[in-house]
Amino acid sequence: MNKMVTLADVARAAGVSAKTASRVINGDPQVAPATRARVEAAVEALGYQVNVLARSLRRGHDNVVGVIVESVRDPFFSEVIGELEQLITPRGFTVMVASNTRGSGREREIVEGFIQRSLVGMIVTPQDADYSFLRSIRMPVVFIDRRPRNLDADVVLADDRGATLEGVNHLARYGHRSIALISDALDVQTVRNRYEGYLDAMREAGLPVDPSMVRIGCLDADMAEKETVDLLHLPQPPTAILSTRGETSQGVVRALHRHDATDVAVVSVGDFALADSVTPAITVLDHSPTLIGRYAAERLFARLDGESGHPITTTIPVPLIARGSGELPPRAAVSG
Amino acid sequence: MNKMVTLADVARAAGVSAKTASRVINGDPQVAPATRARVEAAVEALGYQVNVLARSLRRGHDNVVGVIVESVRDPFFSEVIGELEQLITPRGFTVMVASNTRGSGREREIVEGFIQRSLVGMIVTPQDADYSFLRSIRMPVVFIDRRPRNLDADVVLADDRGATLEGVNHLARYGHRSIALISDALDVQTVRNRYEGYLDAMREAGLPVDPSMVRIGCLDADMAEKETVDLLHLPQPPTAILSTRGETSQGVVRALHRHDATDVAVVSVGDFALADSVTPAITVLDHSPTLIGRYAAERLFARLDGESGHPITTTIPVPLIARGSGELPPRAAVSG
DNA sequence: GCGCCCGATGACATCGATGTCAACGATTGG
DNA sequence: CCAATCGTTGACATCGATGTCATCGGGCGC
Repeated sequence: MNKMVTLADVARAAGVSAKTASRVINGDPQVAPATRARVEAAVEALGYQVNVLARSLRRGHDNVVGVIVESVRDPFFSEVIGELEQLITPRGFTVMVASNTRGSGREREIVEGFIQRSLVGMIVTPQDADYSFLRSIRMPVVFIDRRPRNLDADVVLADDRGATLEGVNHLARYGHRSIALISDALDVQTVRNRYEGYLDAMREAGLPVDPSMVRIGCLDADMAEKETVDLLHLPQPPTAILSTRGETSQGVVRALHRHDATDVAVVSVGDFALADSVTPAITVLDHSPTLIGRYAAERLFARLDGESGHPITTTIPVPLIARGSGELPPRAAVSG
Repeated sequence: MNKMVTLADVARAAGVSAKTASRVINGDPQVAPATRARVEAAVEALGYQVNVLARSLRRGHDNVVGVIVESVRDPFFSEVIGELEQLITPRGFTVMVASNTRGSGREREIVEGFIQRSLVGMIVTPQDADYSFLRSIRMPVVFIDRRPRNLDADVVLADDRGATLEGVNHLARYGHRSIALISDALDVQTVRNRYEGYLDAMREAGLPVDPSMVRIGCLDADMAEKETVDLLHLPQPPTAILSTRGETSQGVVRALHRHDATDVAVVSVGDFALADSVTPAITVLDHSPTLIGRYAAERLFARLDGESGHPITTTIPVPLIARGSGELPPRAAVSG
């Protein structure tokens, strides 16, 4: 019954042209006070609401920022989104989200879907897709967490290799020689870098890399839990575990608690809820989602404000926060 | 340089009218195979991308579902969003999110902003705003977690009062008489209901409600932690704590661990990460975000598919999951 | 052989807001 | 007293895709 009220309706009610009504809506100062008041009264009376679609079509762009993450459910990414939203909203933009689930194969489809919406900009967590199709795009796009394949663009990254490197060093410093790795699947670049950091650090520390100690492919907490249990059942279990993601670390912690093996040292790349409340509290390499969001927004705004130079890579620090679990002595030392 | 390629460009390149090109894009069967092929070739050659804004303007609605939650960062809500996205995307809709931060006063503004975008539907976590302005809206709106003020609409709720009621009963069954409440602020209806459940259950169990045991207004984990510490320092500390939200429960747990008071029984309304891994594991009343998301999507789809009856309230169950912390005997019994 | 119907296609209007440009009355400077 | 200027305002075209309706050629039934 209440058909959409258009600007033309408002104009008619106020006895002016649509253009003038438009001026009032947009706060154009070039309108006589009396006219303005009449239009405003009409807007109020009719309950007029702008049609953003029409406006955006005319303007050529929609005041929306697209955010593509691996999974909205992952607390890491939901924190990124939260930070982005907090910074983006005050600029008058809305956030559109999409999860690019691992291996869905819909990566390009999702990105193109966003492009078709004439967004003002995008923040993307790339997976393995070929991004060369974005070569000549005009819309600013900032990549986070990983580099896009075949595209030179703004990226905000953590020092992944350095993180695991420091993790191993830290554990080695406390006497550990048998350090297991619980890792995500290697098809993600970030994961590969962390894996390399682990290998390099082990080599540099002169520690042997036992293949049975390296558990690749733990996609979630449950899989990490299973692998950890498996590690504990080895004839020679590891004395320390380095987990490369907050989510997998939760699985590791759960396994250790259920099997009374909390004397195994743990270092997690990525903080997570209650990491500081379990016993012992978990030592983490703080791969901060907040910082990633903040810097990504900064890059995006710079481009929106007209910055035009070469693509920039922002690398965020990954400080180690010692809480106890990473400073445990090796088990053998305890029993010996 | 690469100006936007329009349907007219494609049509020109294929030697047909814009309308025919449009038909091909939309899979209209009324197109001769040869013509279709020519148009598809032109689309490919020019790298044409539909302009969704124009399409949506013409169609009168945009294939986007708006989701408004209290905070994207809250794992509870990010799980809701994740579930919604998973169900909504296969229908060809995209998700637009907004956080309606407590007390921001921007509630109506956010909702109206979404309305102006001609969305196909909305899922809203209402706060205290007066929602009567949505009386005559045509777009389907489903409210979650709380009822909107002054509006009769589809709502998906948990049995909040029943949850805390059961929580208190559970603790009382294990012998607790001094049960503290760590609660969010009472300006949220959900919270009020949980508060009432606590009061009613205490009364029914014949337990006195000591005002110093009731801590209202814990907005986040930190505040809950502080209040918990304060409770522990009372001359007569509680032997059990009922926390009304996953997030506040994390603060409670942290406080108990830091103050070696893990013999205080805990029941949390709302599950949270690692609740099952701390020692003792936390007994929860599983206020499931996944279910809320699922039922909300179901409601929305029903309305989109033309269902037109009276507003429906869906109440989801809040089962108790005993994990240990809620089954501890009262401290006094231990020491006495 | 004539008229009807159907598949295929296009011309044109339309969705609602806004950019462009011109018009108009009033004021001001010379 | 005329022209230049300024503040207001509106007519019209436009953004890009699509709904409506008409057209056109040909196959088919009688």
